[in-house]
Amino acid sequence: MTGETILHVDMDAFYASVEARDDPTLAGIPLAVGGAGARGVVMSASYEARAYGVRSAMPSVQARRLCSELVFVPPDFNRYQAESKAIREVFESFSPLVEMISLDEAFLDVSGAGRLFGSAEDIAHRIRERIRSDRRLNCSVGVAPNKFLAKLASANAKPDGVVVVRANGIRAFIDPLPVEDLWGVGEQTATALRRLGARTVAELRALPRGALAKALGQNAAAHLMNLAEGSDERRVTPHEPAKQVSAENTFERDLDAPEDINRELLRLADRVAVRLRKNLISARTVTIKVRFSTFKTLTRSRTLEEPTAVAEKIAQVARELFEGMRLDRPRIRLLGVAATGLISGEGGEQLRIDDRPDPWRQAEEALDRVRGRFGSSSAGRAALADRTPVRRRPRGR
DNA sequence: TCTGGGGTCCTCATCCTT
DNA sequence: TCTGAAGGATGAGGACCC
Repeated sequence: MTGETILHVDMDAFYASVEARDDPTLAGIPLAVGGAGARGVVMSASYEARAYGVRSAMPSVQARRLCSELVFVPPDFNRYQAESKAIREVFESFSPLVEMISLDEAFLDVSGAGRLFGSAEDIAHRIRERIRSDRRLNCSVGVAPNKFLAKLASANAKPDGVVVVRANGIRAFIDPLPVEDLWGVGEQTATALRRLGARTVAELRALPRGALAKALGQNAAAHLMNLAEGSDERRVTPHEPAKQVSAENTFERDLDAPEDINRELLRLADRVAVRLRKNLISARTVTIKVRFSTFKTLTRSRTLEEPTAVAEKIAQVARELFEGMRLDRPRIRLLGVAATGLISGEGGEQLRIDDRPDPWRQAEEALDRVRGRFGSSSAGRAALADRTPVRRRPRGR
């Protein structure tokens, strides 16, 4: 098969569709998945909700203003992850070259699948049929000669369709699109481009390269020019290992008490460490993120001598980083903990110099086993027991 | 107007090593 | 021994994506 052999499959309103499928009382109504509280945002909206102007990433307060009967459901990422895995298996039955780029999107290279399944366009239709019959969900598929064009094509195929961009129709397809449709162009870059007089892809391509490089930097300018010409050399690469594991939480009410802050840092470190151990990796660098009530956000990080997957150790570094910021009566809206510099294997603190196992590690692994057997809420750290709970974003409707 | 959570990638500054 | 350039590692911040 030659030419248009890259597929981009995008699930339609993924989280909302999974919720509506699994609970028929939610089907056919304006539905939003996300936090319903004062600081929540919409993560996914059903097409019935979108008819009112509700969009993902929109503050929940605003969404409710647009649609008073909007029903909110809290997200359940474990279920979405399981669904994503099932969908990936459908993709992999058509091609081994599947690159999941999020829970609900994937690129497929079907250049070797023609003999078995027909043209790329045929495969796109077959995938949609399989997803609908096996998973009872809808998706849209873009078919094109490269990833960038396939992604644009799937966006044009929404909802529930297939769009093919042929090699001889690339310019006609991309020229009228707004620059915001290009991969990597967000609000800031779009504003810079508008200042240069480019609102569409065709106008962007006509810009002098020097002016573009001056406004955006050499690399970004070269990247955008490539896309504006419809070219994209990136290959479909299955199974890229994660480079970061992070957890963060926005509080319903700003934090200021040191004991609350320390407890939340431990809670976040615990979430990160559980995932590190589950994936048999450890981290060399710990980063904290602090967002104040003003929305100003700071990060601080430190690289450790030994990689770790122990919550207690990550939390200790997080606390030290926080104390090092020397904040005077901070009002904290969000705290985050991230682990980077990931290496496979759980080395580091597993054995100490004197060869005695780390007691914290042993305790946390014991917790992992209990949680694995009886559920994630079956056991926890005493320090996180809800004596004086920090009010977190409500998980209910 | 009000801005979640989990990520990737890039730039720039600084420090250290060669 | 001192100095400067080059380059890698690290840290911080920001833009962007879904």
